[in-house]
Amino acid sequence: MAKIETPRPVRGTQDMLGETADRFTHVVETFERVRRLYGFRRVETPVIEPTAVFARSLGETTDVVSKEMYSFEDRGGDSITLRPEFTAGVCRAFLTEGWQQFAPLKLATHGPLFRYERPQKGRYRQFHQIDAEIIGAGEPGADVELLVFADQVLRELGVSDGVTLRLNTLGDGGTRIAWRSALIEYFSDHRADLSEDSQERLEKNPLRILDSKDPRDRPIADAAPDIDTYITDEARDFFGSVTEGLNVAGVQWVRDSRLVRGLDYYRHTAFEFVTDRLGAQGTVLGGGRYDGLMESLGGHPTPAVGWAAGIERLAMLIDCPAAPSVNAVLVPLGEAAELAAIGIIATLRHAGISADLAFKGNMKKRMQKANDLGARFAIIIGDDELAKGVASVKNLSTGAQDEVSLANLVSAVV
RNA sequence: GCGACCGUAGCUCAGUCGGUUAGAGCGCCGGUUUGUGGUACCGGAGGUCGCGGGUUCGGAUCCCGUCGGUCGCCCCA
Repeated sequence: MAKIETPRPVRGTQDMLGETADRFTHVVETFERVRRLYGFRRVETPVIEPTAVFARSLGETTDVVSKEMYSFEDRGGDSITLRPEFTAGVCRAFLTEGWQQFAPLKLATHGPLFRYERPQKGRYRQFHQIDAEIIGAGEPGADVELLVFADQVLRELGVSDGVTLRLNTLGDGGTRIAWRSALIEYFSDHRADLSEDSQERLEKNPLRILDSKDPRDRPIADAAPDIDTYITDEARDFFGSVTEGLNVAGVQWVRDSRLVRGLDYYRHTAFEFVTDRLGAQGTVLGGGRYDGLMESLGGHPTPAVGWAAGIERLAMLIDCPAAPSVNAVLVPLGEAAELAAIGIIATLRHAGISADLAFKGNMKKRMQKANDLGARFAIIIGDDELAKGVASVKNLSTGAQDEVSLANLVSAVV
């Protein structure tokens, strides 16, 4: 008989167990806790969307749309795409579910996203993000609220020390157009001195030359026209209000006038929380204002701001969370005790006490199991204990052991 | 799409100027101790050396190809 080959996991996906999974969970639980503090409502949207949701909103020419989407035709012939980001899907839901009636809306979500890319450190084909959006609020206070929230999430995760908030404004629509054409003109004059990559960027995405890593581009990019020259008074005031709010809230930030975001829909505030501890993937959390996005999905003009952060990247930065443990592990000895243990463990769990059962091997094995599970107490039940209606409760950190009547068991192992 | 490095036990890795039967630590199973974990000691199981071809008396080791992984470029969380 031919040997059956075990199928391999899909490239760029991960299976998590133990510390990796604990880290991941800790990030999600911290996010969930903090978003409640800020009154962000949990929202769930589909992992799959019509391809048009992303093709229209992200900008047809961005790499994400042109070559990184997981798209397929379903049995009905419709083009479906696994979401490569949250924002577009959340906006689609805002429009199709009539959530305008709840605006302004503070929303939070998290889950898997998919991008067809070469995997490397902190980059996966299936990756996960936490995400926050404020939809229907055009005031700079919304940007502040969102950024203070982001700052507290990072703070509570204990990663804020090595992480810097870099902040910029892309101005309003008019600003962006004027600045963009000034940049194109400037870079075209220096075309011959630019790297090959940046000469290509000049055609497709000139703003991206600003944050090029190529040393040949740096002097040219650093001397490029500044957005501040083209920014309208309104946009400047808007940015001023945002930074003022951050200062009052005690959020540290630095201006980075070279920071641009990859996706076309950003206006006004753009920001990234950046670290140098993740190799080539420095951005830990990024986002900005996307006032034009709703219209590109056929909705009324609706101002909105949002951010997203890679859970895997955060999980790599945080200190190792404490290993999970249980209050008590039952160690039954003999058939009668094993049956009785089923009832006892049910009572403990109903009382809110985490408990597990060591059901295999001799007593040594079972005690070992209790130890491996990180139990605070081992509850030993043999024929002697059963006859007396008690259990031997051993404190596994001190080694002390006492007989406790079954009726008092719950309070003995809290 | 491009480039570099790496594939040896369940895991982390040693072994490679080509040469008996491929090793260690951890983990797993059993024992010292048939009602007592964490530390210790003894024993055991577990390997197509990623796969295919080539050179050679002889390949885990050298060469070519291929698949997989990692990191970087592009792009991006």
